[in-house]
Amino acid sequence: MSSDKLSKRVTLHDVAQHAGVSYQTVSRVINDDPHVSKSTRQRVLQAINALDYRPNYAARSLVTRRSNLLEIISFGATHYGPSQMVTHIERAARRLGYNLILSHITDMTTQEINSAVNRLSGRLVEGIILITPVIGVSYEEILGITRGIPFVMIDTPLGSNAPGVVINQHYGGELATQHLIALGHRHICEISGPLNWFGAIARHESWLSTLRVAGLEPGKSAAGDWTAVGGYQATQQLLTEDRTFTGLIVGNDQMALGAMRALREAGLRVPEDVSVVGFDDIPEAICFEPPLTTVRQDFDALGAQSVEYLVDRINRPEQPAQQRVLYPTLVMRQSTRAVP
Amino acid sequence: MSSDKLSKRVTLHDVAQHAGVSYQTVSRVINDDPHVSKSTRQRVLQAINALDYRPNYAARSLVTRRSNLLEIISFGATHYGPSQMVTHIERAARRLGYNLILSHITDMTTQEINSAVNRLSGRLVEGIILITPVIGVSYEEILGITRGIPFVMIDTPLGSNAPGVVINQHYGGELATQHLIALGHRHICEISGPLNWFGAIARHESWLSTLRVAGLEPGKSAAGDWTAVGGYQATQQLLTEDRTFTGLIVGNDQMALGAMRALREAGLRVPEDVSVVGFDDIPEAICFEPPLTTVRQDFDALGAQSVEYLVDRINRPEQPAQQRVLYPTLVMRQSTRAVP
DNA sequence: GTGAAGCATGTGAACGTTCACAAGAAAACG
DNA sequence: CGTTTTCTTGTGAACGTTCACATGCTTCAC
Repeated sequence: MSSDKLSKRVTLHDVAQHAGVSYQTVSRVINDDPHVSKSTRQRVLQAINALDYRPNYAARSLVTRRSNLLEIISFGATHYGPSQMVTHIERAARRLGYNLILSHITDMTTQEINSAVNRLSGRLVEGIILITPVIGVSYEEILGITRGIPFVMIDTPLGSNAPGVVINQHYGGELATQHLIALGHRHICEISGPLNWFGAIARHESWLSTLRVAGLEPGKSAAGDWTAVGGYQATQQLLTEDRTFTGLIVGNDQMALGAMRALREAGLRVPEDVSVVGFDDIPEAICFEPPLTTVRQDFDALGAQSVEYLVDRINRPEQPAQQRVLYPTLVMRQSTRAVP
Repeated sequence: MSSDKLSKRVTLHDVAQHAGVSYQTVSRVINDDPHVSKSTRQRVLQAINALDYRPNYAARSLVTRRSNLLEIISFGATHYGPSQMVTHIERAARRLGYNLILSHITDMTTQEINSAVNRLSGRLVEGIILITPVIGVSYEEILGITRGIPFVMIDTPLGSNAPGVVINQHYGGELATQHLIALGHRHICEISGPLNWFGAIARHESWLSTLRVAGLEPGKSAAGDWTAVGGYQATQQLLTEDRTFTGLIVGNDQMALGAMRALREAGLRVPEDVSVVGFDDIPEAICFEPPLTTVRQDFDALGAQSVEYLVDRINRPEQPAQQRVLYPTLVMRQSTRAVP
C-alpha cells in the first residue's frame, strides 16, 4: 500500500538503503540464503514490504541463465483434448514454480515447430512441452530443432523412443472393441479419426487386431475429422456401403454425436439396432441421445504428469528418455447393449 | 547448421568479431536501424547466420524495460468460450510481436488476481488481458492491483467503464426471445447460466424485458451450471413447476443438450411441443437431436480484438478507456418452430 | 591466549544488451 | 577548396541482478 512512483522501479539498492544493509544482503534474503541473521532478515523483509519491491526477472535471468519459463507448443488446441491439457499443464507448471508461454501451431511441419522454438530460444526457455498428435515431424527432427533444451512430447506413438507421456490408445481401442464383442456383436464397423493422427491410427489398428484375434472379420471403416459434422458425413458414407453392422466404434465423442444422428436419419435406432462406442468422455457425452458409452481419457493427469516429467528432465538431463504411459477406462452408458 | 557448442552462448560480441565490426553495429542490424551501410549489414547478417546467433531477451529487456510479453488471466478456461478465446488471443498476440504467458485462476477473488499479477510483475509484463466473466472483483480493484500496467477486460458487463471488449449479451438475449415470439410462442421459460456470471445475468434480464415489452408474462426460470448435466437437472426441476410452456431459452448449448434430453424424457418433443434456443453455437450444435437453433458468439473476433485493443492501450496509454462491443447473431436450425 | 574455524556481511566484476554520445569519412554546398 | 552536413561506425556507461571472493567478527578448542 505504498505510494510508489511509477517513474522509477524499486531495486535491490533502494531496499538495501532503506534497511541499512548492502544490496547483497537483500539478495540473500530474497533467495533464502541461510547466512543472514534473524534480525537483519526481519529488517530487510520489512523494507521490501514498505517499498513494494519486486525482483527484476530480466536482470536475474541474465546472470543465472535461468528463466523459470516453460513453453508449450500445441497443435489442434481447438480440440477438446489439447485445450484441456493446456489448462492442466499451466496449473502443474505454476505449482512447480514455472510460468508458461503459449505457442500454437496450425501446421505440423518442421518449419512451424522450428519457428516456435526459435521465437523463444532467446528467452532462455528451460523446457518445452510439445503436443504433437499427428504425423509430420519425427523425434530426431525435434531433437535437432530444440538444440539441447529439455522437452517432453505428448501424444506420440506408443513405443516411440522420444521422452513423453502418452495414453495407451491401443488399450483404449481394445477396450471398446472387446466391449462390443462381449455384448455379442459380430459385425463391427468403425468411424476413425483422421489417419495422420497417431491416436486415430492406434485406435484403428487395435480395432482391426482385436477383431482378428477374436476370429471376427472387421467391418467397413470410414474416416472423419474429429468434428460432429465430420462424423455425420463419414457415417452416411459408411451406410451407403453397409447397413448390416450392429456395432460401431467412433474415434471420439463429437463424431459419435454426428454418427448417431446419421444412423437415426437412416432409420437405425441406437442402441436397439446399432451399439455405438466413443472415445474421450467429454462432459456432454452423458447427455447424448442416448447417453454415450465411451472410453475415458484422463487429460488432466496427462497434463500434470507431462510437466512433472519435464521438470525432472530439466533437473536431471543425463537420465535416459522414457515414455510414461497412462491407461484409459471404459465408461458404460446406454448407447451399447447386447445383441438379442 | 553450425556446430555450436552448448557450453557457450553466442553473443553480440562473437558476431561482431566474426563480421569484423563493433558490437554496436551488430545491434543496429538486429534492430533494423537504417544507419548501416548495405555491405556491412550483409556481412553481419551472414555472421549471424553462420554462428546461429539469437539475441538474449533478458539482457535486452533489462535495458529497454520492455519484455514483449503479455499475460492472460483467465477464469473458467475449461469452458468452451474462454478456451476458444485463449487460442485466438495467442494467435493475435504473436501476429503483433508479443508472447503470451498463461495464468488460470480458479476463484474470482481479489486475492487470486493479485497473486497472478504479482507473480509476473517482475517479468515486466507489458499488458494484461483479463477474462473475468463473473461477479467478484470490481474494475476499481483491478485498477489498484495492476498498478499502471495496461489491461483489457473481456466479458465485463455492458456499459462498464472498464477498458474492454464484450459481446452484447442483451442483444443476444433479445434475439433469442424475439425469435420465439415471432414464431408465435406466448409462454416462454428459461434455463439460465449461474447468475453470478455477467453473461448469464444479461441474458436472463433481456429475456424478462423482451417479454414484458411484448406484453407477455415471463415463464419460470431455473439456473444451471453451464454443463449438459446441469442443464438437464435444471430442466427437470423446471418441469416439476410448469409443463405448459412452448418455448425454452437456454443459457448455452451444452445446457441445451441436457435440457432437450430432460424434455424428451418427460415426453415432450422438440420442436413439436417445445421450441429450444441455445447460446454460443458450439461446433456440435448442428448435430444435436434436433439441430439446435442458437445465438452465435464470435469468440475468435473477441480474442483478436482484445489483443489489438490492448496493444493500442500500451502504445497510447493516455487514451481514455472504452468498451468495444461485438454483436451475436441468430443461427436458425430445427429446434424451433412456429406454434401451430 | 592464540590459532583455526565458522558465520554475517560487504565489494568488485560479470551477465548481454541498448542508449547517448563521439569520431571519422564521405558528400554537399558556397 | 574550405566548411558544413550527412552518413556510418565505434566507445563507455548503464540496466538490476548473482557469483566469487574478501573482510571482520564471533566462537571454539587446545
